[in-house]
Order: sequence, then structure tokens, then C-alpha cells
Amino acid sequence: MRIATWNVNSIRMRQDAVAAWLADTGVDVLLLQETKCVADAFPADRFRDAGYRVEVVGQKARNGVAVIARCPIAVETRRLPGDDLDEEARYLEVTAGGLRIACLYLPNGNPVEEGTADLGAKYAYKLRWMARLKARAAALLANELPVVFGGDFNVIPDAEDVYDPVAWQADALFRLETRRAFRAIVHLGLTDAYRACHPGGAGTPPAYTFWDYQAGRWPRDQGLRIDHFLLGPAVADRLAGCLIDRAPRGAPKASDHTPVILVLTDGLC
DNA sequence: ATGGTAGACCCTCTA
Repeated sequence: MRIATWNVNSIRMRQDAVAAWLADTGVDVLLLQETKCVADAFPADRFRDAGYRVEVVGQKARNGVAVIARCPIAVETRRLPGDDLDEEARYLEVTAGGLRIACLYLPNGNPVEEGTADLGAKYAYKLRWMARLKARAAALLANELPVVFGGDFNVIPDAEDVYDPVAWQADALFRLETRRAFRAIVHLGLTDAYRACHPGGAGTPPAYTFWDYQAGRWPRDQGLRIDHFLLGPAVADRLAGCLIDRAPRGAPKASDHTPVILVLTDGLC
């Protein structure tokens, strides 16, 4: 069974690319972020016509997540618990293929306002969102559910996951508070699927999932690893591989992110 | 050198 995650930066602009990639790879479940449209404007029919089920959480112009799967999808929640006033479309948790799968788009958090008590409203929201995600992960793990958290975490876990760690040290994606909050989630007992399969370290090639449109970041391979799969123990036991498909980032009219594919032993979809 | 691009938008914001 294969699950992929892809921040598409507008599903309406990327629908041909996503449909072609799905047909080419045949992944069972695809998690999308930054669909950037209300649910009614999501081009669900073309995926349904291709034999997939589609569930969408949308809002106008910004954010937006979706799950596309070959198998039936049971929606568990369309909101991340912990803040009833949060209207941003960033979380969709489903059961599919026997797994509890959370598709998430974690807040970017920039700009960080140094010198202010909470480092700015955007960054405070990011840290609150991460605390809510930690609580949700703890609850699902306590119930021994086979959980997969996949999506755009907007977190660079380690210096080897960014082309220039010094230049990024104060950024909301890499600053120490962000990495601490990410580690606190992982340390509940989750496995970073990519790093479990590719330990990294000196001499290993960089493994990025995002390259900014600006300043020639893609042709220079100056990217970030910010799209992740975190696996609960029952799913980590089935981990067979995790790979970054760089090809879509090099295509014309590409998203600034490229897909990450999680490969599990067994499992039906 | 304070850049550069992309997408959606009510003409500016987010990333």
C-alpha cells in the first residue's frame, strides 16, 4: 500500500499534473495541501471519474486540504481539535485502507516578530497549532490506532534538511522553538518515515521536498525538507520505504513542492 | 544586491 503527500499550490492550476501523476504512479491514497479553493470549486469529478474517492476541506483562496483514495474514505474530523474559533482549512482526518490518516497543512508562522512577547501573531498561531497537533497525536496513540500523519508540516527538522541552515535559523520553519515542538510530537512515539529509511548524515545527498520559486532555488537544488510522514508504531512496523519524487518539481507550471511517497507492506485499499 | 516568482484576489496578501 502506498500513500503520498503533495502540496500542490492550487488544485485548479495543478489538476492536470495531479491526475497524470496519479495515473502514472498508481498510489492508493494521496494527501493534498494548499488546494486554495472552496470545497465546491475542487475538481473532484475528474478524480471520481478516474475511480477515486475524494474528500475535501476548503476555503476561499488560501489553505485547503484533501484526500483522494482508491478505497472508501470515512471522514473522522474536518478540524484539528483544540480551538473552535480556528476556521482555517488545514486538517482532514480519515479512516482509509484500515489506517487513521491525518492530512495536515501546518501554519507557516512567518513573519516572526523578534522582540515581541509571543514573536508575533502568525508565529504564536503556529506554535498553538503544533500544541493542538501534539494533543491529537497523543489521543490517537493512546487509543492504539494505526496512525499516519502526512502533509506539509512547514518544519525543517534538522540542519541537514535545509540548504543554508545559518540563513534560516531565525525563520519560523527552522527556529529552535519550532524544532522543539516538532520533536515533542515525534517523541510521543512517532517515526519520521523518510529519515527512518534514509538516515542521512555526512556524505549523503540532500533530500528536499520544497524549492522556492524565487532566486533560482530549484535549478540550484537549494531546498527544504518540510513535507513529512509521521507513523504510529503499528504503521512503522510496516514501513517498507519512503521516497521523494523530484520529477514533478521540474515540470512546467510546477508546484513549489514535490510529492513524498510512503510505502507500507501489505494493506488493502 | 534588501532581490526573486507564483497564485488568488477586489488592487495586496500569502507563501
